[in-house]
Amino acid sequence: MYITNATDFGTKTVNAVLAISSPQPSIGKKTKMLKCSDNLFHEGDEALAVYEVVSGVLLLSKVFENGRRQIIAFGYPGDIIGFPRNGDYHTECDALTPSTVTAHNVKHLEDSETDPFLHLRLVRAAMNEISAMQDHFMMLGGKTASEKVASFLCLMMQRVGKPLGNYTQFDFPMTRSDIADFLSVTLYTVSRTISSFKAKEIIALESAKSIIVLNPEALMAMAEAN
Amino acid sequence: MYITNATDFGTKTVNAVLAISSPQPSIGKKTKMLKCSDNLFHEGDEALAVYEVVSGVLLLSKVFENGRRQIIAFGYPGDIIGFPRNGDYHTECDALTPSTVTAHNVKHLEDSETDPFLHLRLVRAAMNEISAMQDHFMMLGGKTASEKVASFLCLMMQRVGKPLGNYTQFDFPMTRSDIADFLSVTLYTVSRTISSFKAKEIIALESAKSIIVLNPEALMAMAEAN
DNA sequence: CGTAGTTTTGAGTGCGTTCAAGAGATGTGG
DNA sequence: CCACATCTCTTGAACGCACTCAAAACTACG
Repeated sequence: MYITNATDFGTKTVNAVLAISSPQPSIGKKTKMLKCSDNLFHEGDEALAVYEVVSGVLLLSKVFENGRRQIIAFGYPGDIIGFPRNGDYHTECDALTPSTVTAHNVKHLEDSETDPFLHLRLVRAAMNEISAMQDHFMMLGGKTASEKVASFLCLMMQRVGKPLGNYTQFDFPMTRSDIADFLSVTLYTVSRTISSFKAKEIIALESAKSIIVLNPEALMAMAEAN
Repeated sequence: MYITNATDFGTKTVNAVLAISSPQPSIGKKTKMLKCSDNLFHEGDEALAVYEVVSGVLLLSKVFENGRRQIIAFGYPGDIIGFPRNGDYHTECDALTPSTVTAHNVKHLEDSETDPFLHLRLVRAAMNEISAMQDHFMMLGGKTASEKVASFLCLMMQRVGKPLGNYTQFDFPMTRSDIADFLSVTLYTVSRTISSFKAKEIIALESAKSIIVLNPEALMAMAEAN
């Protein structure tokens, strides 16, 4: 069961053998490895596969004619990405870090015969996707810049935060510009807001992309409406 | 195959018989009728059915603790609404006009055995929903108020516009406040922007909720990035 | 060590918000 | 059918937040 992907821009492709870290281990799954900033698919490409993120972080975006960019979502391990519309992908998808993804033939989205369990997983993933996007709306809509950035940091804290003494620490691969395009503010506003959180000792910065949350309650309060 | 809905606030329920206007005619489907401003389901309610809009217009929204409201989508005939998360609805759903909806048991979302064709339709509707929400992101993100309102009017024109001489005319049931909460601007800004379009003779108002598009090209140009 | 990219910070501007008031539409009861 | 109450829509004036432009500090990489 091999998938020939027409948009394989030199990304290395291997056959995974019972990867222990894979959320759904299976022999003979087609796995793709991407280097930093490699493209997985473009908007308008024929959708031959939906992808399950195994490792790394991917970025889903739409780009305007005038160059403006809206980031739709970040793909973390366990996420399913690349749901098609009328047989085509409707976003760009690029690797933010070196990443590994599993390709599932799109037929499993509609066909439950071949692999009922995979089909069910994909359908449930679609439901989760809808739900996650609705949450994203709450982050974009009717919020001040501070509330947006706080919401984003809360989200990251929940997803990838690790305990560090009494605090929570996490790294993230996206630039200020990526965060800005996700939240629909400018990168300047993101930078300023993070600086103000630091000044208020709500967070501390190990580096630009490594944060320690000193006061989670204050951060969640800043995020306000959830 | 009857569905008992725990959140039936006195809305009239009938058994539809081979409705010709129904996108997917079938005998014995459970149909619900809603009066203006009736609630179909609340956020957090157990999701027993997904609904197919047959007639009327519904409003899907999320409400913050502080009273702010984000409108997620408007449900027009043909739309499938009420996709669950973990078995619960994750938005409010209210009727903007007297409406009719068909209730499909949620089991059909995951189960393809009982009614493979319905299952397929629901899965495809979920894909469309994801796609539509991504378009909504484009409307919210990185746009000026004028671009947002123009985008909204373009969307309505495409969905429900009717030819009127050389122009296109359409009515819409939502208030300025609804449009505002959909686009994440204030109702004042919506009103001002519509007035400015009228002043530029891009549109004409038959009434507050009935618009004639005089210059579609200009309107689409205002909407800019698509 | 030099170059390119990212992040931070400052200063000034403008767009959308808030507050306020009036005009228009809709519905109800006398 | 009209008077009144309520809701929606429009418009004005002033404020403030986030944007734009600009420059400096920091980081990463060859």
